[in-house]
Amino acid sequence: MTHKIIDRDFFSQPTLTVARALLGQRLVRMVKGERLSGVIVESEAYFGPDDTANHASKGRTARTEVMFGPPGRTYVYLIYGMYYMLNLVTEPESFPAAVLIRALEPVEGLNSMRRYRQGAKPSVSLTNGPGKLSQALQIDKTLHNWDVTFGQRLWLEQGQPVSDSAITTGSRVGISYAAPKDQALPWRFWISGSKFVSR
DNA sequence: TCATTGATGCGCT
DNA sequence: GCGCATCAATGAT
Repeated sequence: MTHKIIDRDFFSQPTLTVARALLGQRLVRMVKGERLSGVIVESEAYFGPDDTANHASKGRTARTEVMFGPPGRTYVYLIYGMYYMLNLVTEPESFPAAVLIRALEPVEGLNSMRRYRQGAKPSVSLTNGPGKLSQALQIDKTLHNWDVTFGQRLWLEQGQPVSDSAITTGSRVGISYAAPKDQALPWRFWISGSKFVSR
């Protein structure tokens, strides 16, 4: 059974729409000929130059350049010297926005994920956080600015739609540096009751 | 609660 | 250029 690869039109929708719509979709990573995949269960939106939680709010730099580019590309960066964060760029060119993938329900390649996530035993802890899922799926700087609509190395496939009534919203995590009004925005989304969301 | 870890960006020479 | 504070997190304690 084949799944449709999610195309650029999907990422061209408004950022908050994309952040919601990503829940239930499958993130697929090909490593050494093996499919590693999981269903997205948690996301966060980072929207525009006025969102002080958005890295791009401080202006256009080498690091944030990709967010000013076309939708459907990855923004991957290193945080705390050891963890990679995977974001998917949204909105038309020159408007900086992206959605952070925060957690997956692992589906394919769990044994390999366990190997890449040295020390993680229960499968619930393989991908229940943005740093963890990057480790499990071997996502690093080499996948920065990658077009996920090609269907190679890293892409998304259509999964089961998740209705709005099955989605919970909340404030975003780890943005204490942002303005209070931005910290309070309900721009974090997760599938209600999923065991695989971050803690 | 705390140590880890290195790229990034800012403020200065 | 150079030094320094900061960080879309995690795991151990």
